[in-house]
Amino acid sequence: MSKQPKLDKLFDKFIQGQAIFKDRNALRPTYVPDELPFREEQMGRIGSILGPSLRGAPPSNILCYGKTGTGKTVVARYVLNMLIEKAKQSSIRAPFSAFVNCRIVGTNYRVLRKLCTEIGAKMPDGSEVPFTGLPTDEIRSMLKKELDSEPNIMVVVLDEVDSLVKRDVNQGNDILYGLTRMNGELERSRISIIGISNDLKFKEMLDPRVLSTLGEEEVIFSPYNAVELKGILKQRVAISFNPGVIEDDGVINLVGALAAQEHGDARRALDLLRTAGELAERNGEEKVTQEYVRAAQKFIERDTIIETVKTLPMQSKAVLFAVYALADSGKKKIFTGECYNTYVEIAKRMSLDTLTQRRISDLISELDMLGLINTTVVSKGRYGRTKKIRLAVSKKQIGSILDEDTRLSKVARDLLS
DNA sequence: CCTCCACCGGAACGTGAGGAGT
DNA sequence: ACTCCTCACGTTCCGGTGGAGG
Repeated sequence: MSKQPKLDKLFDKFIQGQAIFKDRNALRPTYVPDELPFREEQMGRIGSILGPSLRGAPPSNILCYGKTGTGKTVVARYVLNMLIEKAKQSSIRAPFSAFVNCRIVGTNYRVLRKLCTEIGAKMPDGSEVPFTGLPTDEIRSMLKKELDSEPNIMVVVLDEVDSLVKRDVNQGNDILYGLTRMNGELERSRISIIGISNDLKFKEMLDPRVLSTLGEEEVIFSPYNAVELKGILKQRVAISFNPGVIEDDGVINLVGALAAQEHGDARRALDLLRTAGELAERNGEEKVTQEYVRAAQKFIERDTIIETVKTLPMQSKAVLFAVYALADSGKKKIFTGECYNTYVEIAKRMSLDTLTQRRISDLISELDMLGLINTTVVSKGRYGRTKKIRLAVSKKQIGSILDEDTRLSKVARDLLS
């Protein structure tokens, strides 16, 4: 048994408890810490807007803007939690609150249903609101009735509202319009909305009627800079890791620097830190070193590549495979024409429909946008104008991923030999 | 300087699947 | 059960174009 000292040691660690992590949940995106550094301004703004609800006055609607990982969601959660707690402490009637992620809860009905369950609205016969089956109007009036049974204030946080409008401009606007208009139909109660958007151009897509009510107040979340990221990381490290696991500032600085490159995305930084910790843990280490941070970055990168390739439609996979096959055969410069010919060959062997070159041209552009390949339009003079294509990720990676697809790997064996 | 290749990329249209409304 | 819409995915058609070679 002593032949495996490393494994032995590793299991010991588990017996003793967590070697690396004290509380790894503190690094997850849903975690709301006790303090939110560098967002005092935004918290203050939102707090002062929501404040009147403690006196029973309806707060204005708010729109929060900012890129991913700038703390919009946490701040909203945090302020709302505080507000409700404060109300309870002072034995004031606490406002209702609902937190809706619009990317997941994407239809009018589902949003309304979520609000109903949040305030405990029931069907006339006392049963829960069903997942489906009711006319949207009915669930809407149920919500109104329940809400209006007493003078209530309800704060609705619509996280990632932009996805609502992006998915369906009309329907998205309808949902928002329906919610904002509801105030006019309520006798005693009021709804106020906090919209959270990653997309700064979101406003342009909104119906002006919706925008005028929804965007009464705006709060901007700027990206964290490297110094701020470092502060956040320090705070979370203290909660999530055991003392001494991350001893020097080098690790934190590196994580901060890497994340700052990604437009100051704090979520990314915490993710990186957690992955680094997990990798170290798996290796039975006691400390997280900079090497683990680098490894974690590669790991995450690889992970997202695998994910995107896996979820690609078959036709796109075939195109990507064509590029890969050409690159693998030692070609330095790949042009659309060759790529298309190879694609046709692959599609035939896989008994896929063979799409036109026009369509493939679009698929190539899509792969470019996903970052799997790079393309540039070049002119070869006499020999026409075309796109020069090359793989944006290592051949090895793509190869091993595509091999996992049984349909492709068969073709690959024939074609590449 | 002009030509003309080999493709780019916009526009309009066809089709089938899936939802909403009635 | 029915129609009507919308959407994603493709196709057809076509005007546009940077620059090597004449």
